[in-house]
Formats: sequence, C-alpha cells, structure tokens
Amino acid sequence: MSKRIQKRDATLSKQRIITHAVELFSQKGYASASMDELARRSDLNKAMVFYYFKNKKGLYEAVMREVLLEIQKSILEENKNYNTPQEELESFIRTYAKFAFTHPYLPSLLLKELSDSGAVIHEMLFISMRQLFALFCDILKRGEEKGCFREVQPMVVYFMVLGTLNLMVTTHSLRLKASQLDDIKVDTCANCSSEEIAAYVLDNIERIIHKEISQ
Amino acid sequence: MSKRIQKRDATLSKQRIITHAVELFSQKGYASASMDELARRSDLNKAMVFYYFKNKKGLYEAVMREVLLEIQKSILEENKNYNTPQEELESFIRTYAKFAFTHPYLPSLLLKELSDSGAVIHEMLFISMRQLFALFCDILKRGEEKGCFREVQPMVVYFMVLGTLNLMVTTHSLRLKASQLDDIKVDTCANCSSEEIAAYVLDNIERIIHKEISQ
DNA sequence: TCTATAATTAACTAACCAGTTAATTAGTTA
DNA sequence: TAACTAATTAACTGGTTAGTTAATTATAGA
Repeated sequence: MSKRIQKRDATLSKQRIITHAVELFSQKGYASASMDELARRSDLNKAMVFYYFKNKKGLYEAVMREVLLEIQKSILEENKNYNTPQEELESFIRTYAKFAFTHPYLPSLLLKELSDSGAVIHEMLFISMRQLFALFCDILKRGEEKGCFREVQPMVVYFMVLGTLNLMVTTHSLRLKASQLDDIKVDTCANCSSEEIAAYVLDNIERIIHKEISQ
Repeated sequence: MSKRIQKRDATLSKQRIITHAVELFSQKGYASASMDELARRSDLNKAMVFYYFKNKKGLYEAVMREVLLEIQKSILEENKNYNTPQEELESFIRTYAKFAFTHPYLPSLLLKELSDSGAVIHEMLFISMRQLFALFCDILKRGEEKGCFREVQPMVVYFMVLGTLNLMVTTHSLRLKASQLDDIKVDTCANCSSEEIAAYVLDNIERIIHKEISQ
C-alpha cells in the first residue's frame, strides 16, 4: 500500500518487474509464481505487469531471455581472452561455474525448464541454449583437429559439465543437511567452494577428453 | 461420466490413482497437476483421491516413494549379481540408465525436485536418494581400497552420472528437434539408444576414476 | 498553458483449485 | 435378511488465480 515515492520511469518499472520476477520464478517455478505476489514484491500495481509484458508467459520469456543472454555474454566475453582449445574449455567451465554459483537462479530456472523438455518456453530457451552448446562443440572440434582432444560425444560431455554444476548449485542446502546427519557417513561436498567444484569438474572433464593423460 | 464397470476394489482404485498421478506429476509438475484432472484421467471421483491420500502433498509423497523405491530395488537387485567394484559400478550406471529411459517419469520427477532443493518433499526423497548415493560411495571406496580406482569426490562423480543420464532423458524431444534444424550443425545425440548413451557415460566415468588408463 | 500520450491505479471478473460434506451404494458378516 | 462398514458419489465452499477495464494521474512537447 506504500505510495510510490519515485517519479514515473517506464524502463525502471520494467526492470523492477524483471528483477523480482527472476527471483520469484526461480524460487517457486512458473506455475506457483503468482502475479499478485510479484506486484507486491516489486511494489507496483499488478496491472503494470500485464501492461509491460502482455501476460505471464510473456514475462517468463523476458525473464529467461535476460538470464540466458547474461550467461551467454559472460562466457563469450571471457572466451575472447584465450586462444587455445584447452584454455577456452577451462574458461568455459570456470566462467559457467562462477556465474551459476553467484546467480543461483540460473541453475534453478534452467533445470526446471530442462526437466520438462522446455515446457513453457521451447523456442527461445532453445535457441540461446543451442548457441552456447555450439560454442562448446566448436572448442571440442578445434581441440580435436589440433590433436590434443580425443573424439567425444559433445552432447554427453556438455551435460556432464552443465548438469553437474547446476545440480551442485541447486542441491547445496540439501547437501549441507545431509552432511550434518550422521546415520550414514557420506561426503556430500557440502563445504566445497565454487572454485573447488569448478576445478574438480574441470579436472574430470580433462581426463575424459585429453589424449595424453598425465597420471 | 462413464459409470464404473468394475466391482469395488480399494487397492485397485488406489493403484489407479497412483499410476495416473505418476504420469500427471511428471508431465505437469506438482503445482500444475490438478486433482480434478487426475480424477478424470483415473476415471474415479475426485473425493477418492482425498479419501485415500488425505491431501495433494500426501499423494505426491506416495508417488515419489513408489518411484524411488522402484529404482532403488532395481539397482540393489542387479548389484547382487556382481562382486568387483568395477562390475558393480558398471551395473549401477547401466541399470539406472535402462530404468530412466524406460520410465522417463523418474528423471522428470527427480530433476523437478532437485531443481528446488527438494521443494515439496525434502525428508523422504532425501532418505531414499541418500541410500542410493551411499551405495555408489561404497562401490567407489572399495574400488579405492582394492587399488583399482583413484580417489575422487563422490558427490561430483555421482551427479556426473545421474545429472547427465537424467538430462539425456528429459531433453530427448528437444535434442531431436535441434538435430532437424540446420542453421547450426551440432550433434545432439538425438538418435543414440539408451544403451549407447549408458555405454558412453560409463566409458567417461571410467576414464575419471580408473588408475591405469588404457589408451 | 493547453494537449496528447504514457504510466499508473483500484476494482472487477470468470475460471480454477484443493479440500469438505453428507448422502448413497455395494460387500461382508452375523 | 438385517446390520454394519468400506467404497463411492454429486454438489458444494472459500480462496486464489491470470487477466481486464475504465478512470486517473503525471509528463513532455507545441
């Protein structure tokens, strides 16, 4: 009920909605995210959501576009700093890991979508995801041509990277809880830092794709 | 509206509900699964759902229990036939893959839960998941002690297996679609069989954990 | 200062949803 | 067959949801 203090500012209002929507969708999922609650969180009238994004699906697509473009940008930009396939691969994995751990809504939103073959937004997610995958494939191919990587099934290796990193993020609280119980003693990597996890995933992937193995 | 033909049979009705609920929850997710639709699909009165399972969450827990016990049983039973860590690991991966591909609701339900740190059913999923993970850890540990596996971070390797296999199942239709487009040529493993994928994941995991690498 | 337009609002609707209730039917047993 | 119980039903409720509408503000340009 708090009266708006700020002046009118379309782009700012729009951004407020997106920002809170990213959080809300990643916390509750598409179906359980309520537009009433979003309006409350954003401290804006609900009609504004529909004024700017037409409907819930439109908002969700805008959210996914934002998030996917952001990670894509990070990886592509970081990639420029390297020029051997090995370095590029390392950069890809480290950058994704860093982003995923500092922006945990990304793994949450991504896994929610992928657990349902792109239930809500097939088309767009799809294109953006494919571009990232295409870069990954390109790195692998150039590594192969250079003779430093062996031939692998890129899709499987890609999911080994993304699937693992995403799950390590989304299960963080679950793994912490598991480590505190002591009926079964298992190491759930509960206190590993994102850098440790990234380094570990990277090491494993290198063992999979490198031709000469330094044991 | 079709009048029930069958005689009254409590266990059968209950099983009808579970069976259709597994399908519905895996297709739509917890929030979007409607009890009205479930009743329609099961060809039973909606009140029966609440008569047998108290509420929606109770039904969901019953569904997850059913599904998790089923996969657990498969893996444990198959495991009995082997007695070296290498064979056991191979059996674990192959059995999970086979089950996941023939019962695609499992990856869908699992990823939905894990994308949200066990949003709906923390406790139970948790215990069942941990038992499976404990078996995996045990296999790795015995392999280590025998000197045939190197020391690894079990949680990460576990997610490399489950995460990858689950994603390969849930994204199947998406990968098929991607392979049919030809703006970017990428191999999405669209026509790989479940055995091929299992073999490929297994091969990669072996490269990660085996001490002597047969190049 | 007038005016056109963009941004914002409160109040509303129609559909849907989980869950309840009270009555009814079919099997079972004494 | 009478009486008891378990299974089943139709009809309902209260709350929530996405989306709409028509009126109202603020702002910028002429």
